[in-house]
Amino acid sequence: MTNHLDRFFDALADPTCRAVIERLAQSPAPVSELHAPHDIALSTFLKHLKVLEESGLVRSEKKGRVRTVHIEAGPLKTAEGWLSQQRGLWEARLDQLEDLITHLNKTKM
Amino acid sequence: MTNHLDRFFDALADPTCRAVIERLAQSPAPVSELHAPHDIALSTFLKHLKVLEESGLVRSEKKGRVRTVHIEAGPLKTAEGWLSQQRGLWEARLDQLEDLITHLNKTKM
DNA sequence: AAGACACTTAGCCAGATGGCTATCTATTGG
DNA sequence: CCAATAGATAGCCATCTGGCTAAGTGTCTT
Repeated sequence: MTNHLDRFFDALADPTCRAVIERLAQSPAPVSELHAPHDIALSTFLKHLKVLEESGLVRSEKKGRVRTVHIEAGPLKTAEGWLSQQRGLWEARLDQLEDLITHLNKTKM
Repeated sequence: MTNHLDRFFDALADPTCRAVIERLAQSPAPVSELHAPHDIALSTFLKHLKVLEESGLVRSEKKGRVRTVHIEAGPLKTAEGWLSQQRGLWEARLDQLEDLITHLNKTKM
């Protein structure tokens, strides 16, 4: 089982891909519009899009000669969930430590 | 400006690094203990650790011959925040669409 | 003082990644 | 039906990545 998180985070690590996600968070858009603000060849841009789509963060349909791309909220939630969980564990532990120290101080007095 | 998110997500994209984070969410640990469960050379493992540390997701101090590594909650929160924001925008938009459709249906009847 | 331990550094290699140009296919507007 | 548009595909590079072995440094433990 190749973890999905691998591909999610891998896609998100690329600034171009993140910019696409940010744009798509506003509304779906055709490939050419997504490409416009990026100063790279279309073919290069398509590779990024492919990575995004294969990661599942994004989906697209072609109608006529236009391919329209839209965000997929589920995977974003998955990635967010993982982060939240790790941070939660760590912060809970810090709180425990703090409590322990407070307790020790009280006892000492 | 090289975005910090680049390095956060890049680190998190590697399963080895994610496993380290998961371990460190429980408690800080020395390098050798972090390395133990991974079936790769120590030198290779150290490269991953370096990526993690340069990303800021993790910090470490050396005392005697042991280097102890611990998680840094702030960056995790940053990454989580970015994801949450994008997802929020997208979901808000879906809700608006839904409302619009509901409204149109009502009007039609 | 010697050996074990816990890293650390250097250097090699194969494959993945991100960029390019050039060429191709399929739709659509006039 | 022709030209322009929108995207797809192929192939070439340079660099980055993740793996290895081998050898080095500094710190215990006995």
